[in-house]
Amino acid sequence: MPQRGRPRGFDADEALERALEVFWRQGYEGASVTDLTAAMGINKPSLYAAFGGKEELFRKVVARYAEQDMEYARTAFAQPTAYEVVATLLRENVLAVTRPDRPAGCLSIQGGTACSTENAPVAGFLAASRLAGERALADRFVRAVAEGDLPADADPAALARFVMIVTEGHAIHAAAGVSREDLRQAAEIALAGFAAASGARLPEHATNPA
Amino acid sequence: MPQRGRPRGFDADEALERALEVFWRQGYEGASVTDLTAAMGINKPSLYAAFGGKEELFRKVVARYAEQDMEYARTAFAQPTAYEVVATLLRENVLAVTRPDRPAGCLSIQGGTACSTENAPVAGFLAASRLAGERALADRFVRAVAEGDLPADADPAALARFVMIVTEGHAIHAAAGVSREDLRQAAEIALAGFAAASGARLPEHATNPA
DNA sequence: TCGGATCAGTACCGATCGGTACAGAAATCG
DNA sequence: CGATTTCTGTACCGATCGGTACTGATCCGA
Repeated sequence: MPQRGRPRGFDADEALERALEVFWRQGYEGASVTDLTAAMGINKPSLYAAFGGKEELFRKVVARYAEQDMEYARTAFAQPTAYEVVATLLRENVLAVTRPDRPAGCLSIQGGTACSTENAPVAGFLAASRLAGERALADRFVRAVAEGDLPADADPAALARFVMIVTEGHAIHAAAGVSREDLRQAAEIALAGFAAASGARLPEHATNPA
Repeated sequence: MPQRGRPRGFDADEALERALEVFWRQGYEGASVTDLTAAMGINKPSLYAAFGGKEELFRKVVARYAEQDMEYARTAFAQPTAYEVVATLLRENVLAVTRPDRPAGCLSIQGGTACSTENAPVAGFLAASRLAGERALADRFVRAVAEGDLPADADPAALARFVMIVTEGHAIHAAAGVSREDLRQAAEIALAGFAAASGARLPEHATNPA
């Protein structure tokens, strides 16, 4: 169905992708509208017309990131045991924060942790996004307890928090240039901690990395 | 010994302290010179005269933070065993990132992880500062291996990296408002992971938190 | 008491910020 | 083919950025 008026001269989906990478690499405050429009291949008025503005663009970008780049988390949640959920999550996280075709680290952290008072809503929004992921993981552990996969005295919230803490540290390290292999080793140590602390049932082939 | 010329009308040490908190709360890019001078109680030309400029001020502030707020790390390193080093480090880190009289989190992370290309040296400087701390911890573990406190096949660098990853995650969580008690639980899980992965000799009173 | 040294405060600098106005271009509809 | 709609590009907006010039204030030394 043809739409009236001049057609856009750019692919909004592709432009959003380029914007995502700028925010990921430079953070919300470090990315200027000039940086964004240069990467997106459009002019400022087009950014405003198509995406609403800098902050709205950022929120769209974070939604896209959650939907696409965090797909591995949903895959991990589907594993049959808590141990395998965490093993998959941590290992895939290490891959995700060190992709050669993506900025290093994690947008939901580098997007903004400390901001000016004007931009505090942006940092708050990212923190809420991370917390949502943590709650989803805690919920998965609640189910593991209900299924007898984790012992009754396991603390789903604390375990989920620990796993998220490790993924955040992965992102900080990756953004600082630490290699995938170095992070992989740390992930295995974290998995050992999860196993020890949670009383999780281990798969038969699980090994102690140390 | 009296100095010639008009005496400064402010305490440079106290002003540096105030600047430290602004950078810690808002990050290097989120903190404007106006924010800084307002908190320091001085005018712009005084900031330039006394501290050199925004970036020089930041570097001074980070040095001060490493010397004073990271004192607990040096205390932890002096513990007799690797296990106690890590136990002290993680527990004190939880206290440090949730102090009621300080911003939440850690300046060496919130100061800047992702920046504009102009400010990349600032993020690099912080990353180097964190890496220095990690190397110091790895060196302590090398000594633990040499003393027989850690087994010969323990990997000091990987273990140090894991511990630093956890402290970074602590800072991100704390900055997002997570409570000291919640972080304490996660720290104990991390400690369990360290114990499991490192083959460290445990103190007699060590307990499994789960 | 005056000169010299150093500091504080006000005004100002050029550059860039996030954002918008407006004219012209490119499309569809009747 | 003209009207309408939608988009692009250029120029521009007020505000704030990091930083400096300059004048007057406040000290010490001779």
